[in-house]
Amino acid sequence: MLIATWNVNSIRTRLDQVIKWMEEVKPDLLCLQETKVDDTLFPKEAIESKGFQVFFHGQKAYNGVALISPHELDDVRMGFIGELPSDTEAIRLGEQKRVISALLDGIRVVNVYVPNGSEVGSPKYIYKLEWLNCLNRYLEAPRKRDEPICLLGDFNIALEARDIHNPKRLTGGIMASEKERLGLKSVLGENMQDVFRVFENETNHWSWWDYRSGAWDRDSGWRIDHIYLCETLVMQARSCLIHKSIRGNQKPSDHAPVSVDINWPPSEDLDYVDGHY
DNA sequence: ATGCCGTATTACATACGA
Repeated sequence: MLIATWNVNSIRTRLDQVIKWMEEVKPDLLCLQETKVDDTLFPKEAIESKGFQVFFHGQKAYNGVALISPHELDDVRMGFIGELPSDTEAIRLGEQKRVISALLDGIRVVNVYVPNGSEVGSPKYIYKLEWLNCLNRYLEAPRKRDEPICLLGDFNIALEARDIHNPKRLTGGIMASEKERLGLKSVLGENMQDVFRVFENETNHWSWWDYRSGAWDRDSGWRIDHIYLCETLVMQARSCLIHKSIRGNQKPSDHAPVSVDINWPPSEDLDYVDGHY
């Protein structure tokens, strides 16, 4: 089972690259962020004509998330109020289209685009912390249903120094502040693990390179696109890859795709090594 | 090194991203 995440920074601009990547890599599910288009204008037919299912939850100009799969997806849920009681907070934080989830072969895949946060202490930063708190509440529902959870997307947070090209300069700032990190850790709890770190301990693995300042040419990036797996799934993980070469495309997104290969449904023939099969 | 990039918008300059 191959599940992937990719912040495409506009689905309409990146449509050909997305279809090409689906056909070459053949993921069972691709989760997109920053589709940047209202649902009425989403390029649904172009994707369906290639033999894929597509579900989207978007808005004009900003944000927007989508799911693309060659398989049937079950129980697709859009936004926070797909899972949360429709209280004032869930409605307010659901105005920006940043969450979509579905069941894929029994796995609850939750695709998120965490707010950017602008600047530490700014109103957008407060919003980011509130949003993470709401995500935490949101995840209680699939947990209560005992669904194995795969939480993935663009988190706009680097949890550790090794996830930043220049930790001395950037730690404490936006995407690397204590409150953001605590907010995300609280969402993850004891059970969810960053599957990339199951297989790779070194720094210099990035998923986002700023368009500005020649960040790609200097390989100055951040690892802010993550795949978190519950204990049941992480035990079956075979590999987790950052598809770095995609950032070198003509007219690239500023993010590269990240994928995880999971032995799912689990087979019995794997050796248990180092905390995973 | 808060930006010189890229995307979107009742666009031809501005907001936003991270």
